[in-house]
Amino acid sequence: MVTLADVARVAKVSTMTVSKVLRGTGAISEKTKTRVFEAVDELGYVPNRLAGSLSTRKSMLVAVLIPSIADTIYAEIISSLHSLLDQASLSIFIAESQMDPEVEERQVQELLSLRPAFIVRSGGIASTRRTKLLLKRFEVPHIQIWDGDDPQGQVNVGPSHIEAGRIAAGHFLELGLSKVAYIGAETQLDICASRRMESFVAGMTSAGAEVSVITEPDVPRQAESGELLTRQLLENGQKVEGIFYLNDAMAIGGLRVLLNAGCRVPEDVRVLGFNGTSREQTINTRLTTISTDGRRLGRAVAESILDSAGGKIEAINTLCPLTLDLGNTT
Amino acid sequence: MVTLADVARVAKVSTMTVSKVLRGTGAISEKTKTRVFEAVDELGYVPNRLAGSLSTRKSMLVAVLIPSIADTIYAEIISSLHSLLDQASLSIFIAESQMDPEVEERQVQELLSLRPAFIVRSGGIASTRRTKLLLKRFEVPHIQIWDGDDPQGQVNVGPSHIEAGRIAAGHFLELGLSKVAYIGAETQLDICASRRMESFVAGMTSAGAEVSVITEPDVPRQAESGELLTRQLLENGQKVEGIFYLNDAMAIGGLRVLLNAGCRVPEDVRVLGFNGTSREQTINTRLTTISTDGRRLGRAVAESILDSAGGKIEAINTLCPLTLDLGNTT
DNA sequence: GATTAATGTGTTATCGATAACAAGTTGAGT
DNA sequence: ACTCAACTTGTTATCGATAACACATTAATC
Repeated sequence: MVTLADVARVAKVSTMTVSKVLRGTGAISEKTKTRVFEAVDELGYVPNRLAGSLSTRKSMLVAVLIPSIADTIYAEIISSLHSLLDQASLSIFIAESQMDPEVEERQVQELLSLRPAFIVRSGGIASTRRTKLLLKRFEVPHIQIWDGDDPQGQVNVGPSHIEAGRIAAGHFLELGLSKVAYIGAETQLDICASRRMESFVAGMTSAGAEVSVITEPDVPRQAESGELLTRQLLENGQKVEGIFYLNDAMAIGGLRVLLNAGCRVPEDVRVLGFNGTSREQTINTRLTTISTDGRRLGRAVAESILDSAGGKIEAINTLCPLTLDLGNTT
Repeated sequence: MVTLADVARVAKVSTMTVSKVLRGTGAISEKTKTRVFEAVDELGYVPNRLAGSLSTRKSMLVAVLIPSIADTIYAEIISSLHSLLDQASLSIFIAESQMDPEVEERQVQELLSLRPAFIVRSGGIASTRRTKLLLKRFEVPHIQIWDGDDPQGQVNVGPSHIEAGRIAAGHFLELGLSKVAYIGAETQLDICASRRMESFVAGMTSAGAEVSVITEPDVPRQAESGELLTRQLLENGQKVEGIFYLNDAMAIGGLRVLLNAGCRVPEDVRVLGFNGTSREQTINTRLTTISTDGRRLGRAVAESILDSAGGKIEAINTLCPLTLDLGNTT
């Protein structure tokens, strides 16, 4: 493995000089500069950032902890975040908490063991006491995303799920619906989803409407679960005029079941999703959904990081806008 | 920041003893073990893996370089990879090459500067000479994914795109089509896609069928592009009986245009996608597609890594199976 | 030409861990 | 009591870089 010392030897200077040349610090004559660069080129030297970070006591690493990378909305956020941080030579490493507080605790430890300069973490999960303690003790600038309602972190970027629920209820009420349903998944763990649900229920009931809440503890937030729970709803014989789903994937599963059962959408039942991740995937039936712009969220996070001069980061709460995308299911 | 030395002081032992206790190496009496663990707990100590890696000259990092994290198929692969590597305390950090050889070169340098234990890189891109040189010089076990036809890496895991094209052609020929189209995007950069295209064209023409190839240099591989290019095809006045798209997203865009234009699918035109990423998203019209199992691919990669005793990795070429998922568009 | 101020380059200690080996302690066997 | 082995624990050097400062060299000023 080629090291600074090797480059120094070839360029016939000290390691310190090479270090300065490569980082552009200090005053170095043009002559030695070119000599160093030639040596670097000849040897194919790539600096060891592990060693560098150890020495400077600051890393170029940004830790990202989210429930699941496979979830489109998070993939969008990370992609957007990466493309901006890349310009500042900040590397991203990721971990999945799978919405499990225990898993999250372990992941936080793993992440902290790499001494990241920033930690971007999805809120909306009931973190363990130890997790919170660790995050506090390490004093790593902590950016919480996705949970706009709970500005715990030093920086918080995300949509308000309470507002999302309100938008959903407002929309259904405007359409004059009085008997609706919410279909979700593991409520106790996903605080954001339950906030949407509660705010939706509150909005509807306070206007005199009736809401049945259908959630199954351990179903994944996928189309299949949407199918399952919607089928359950239909079998119960309950007639509802509108269904608000936990996310788009479940709404699409639900739509499939409703259409197959001969329900006309939106004439008989209105369907509303959440996240806006179905935009490009649906064909002739365009799902109505409450959407957040993942790329924009990622950009806001990146900007906070890039603006933070020297590690200290200013605490702000950036509420990401929510949009009601009218498709043809309501 | 708490260090090993702090723990050692509190536990009244040497740093070496603490190190041994935490890594479970060497013989340590139960009494000191508990003393050390208590100190660790009291101080909230988390080992510094940067320092550890520097010392042992081996890192617990796996670098992943893919075209785009937002692309569902890669998100699936990474998610699956992560969940398995996590058990071995291997951390994943990612970079996007955006299918650009220059960007890729820069990213490879960034990644190598963290001295990863493994580098997982998407093939099917025309890497620069320097990129190849760097990868060779560093002797990091290199796992190439996605490009099953070109086993360059030490380990290669992915589907054969030549076979995918053959499957597409075979399917259309079986249906008796004689005038079809391929709709894609930036061909010169995405070698895998062009392999699919070429093999598809070869298969069709050798059976006497006629194929028009529609690709625009700089369009993104999204639904909108599928719409655009399909509209172009229709405006040309060409009558085709089947269209094979670069991926599912583009196929779905295409479907939208075809249905709106009054074409009956599949009666007038058959539509075939690639990747299987539309599985859960489509509603009543289920796209026929040639699919690869991203999670399975990720698992294969993880197994290679975990099996590799002590860093050396055995060179194998794992061809991932392709499945023709019959929907109702053919 | 001597003094001062830039400018350019090198020395030494350190970051937080681990490798390799050294040394102290304990107990069994004789 | 003494030796040897097994078991525990500690010392020193090192990984690859950088910080902080020290020392040369050159140029500028009077």
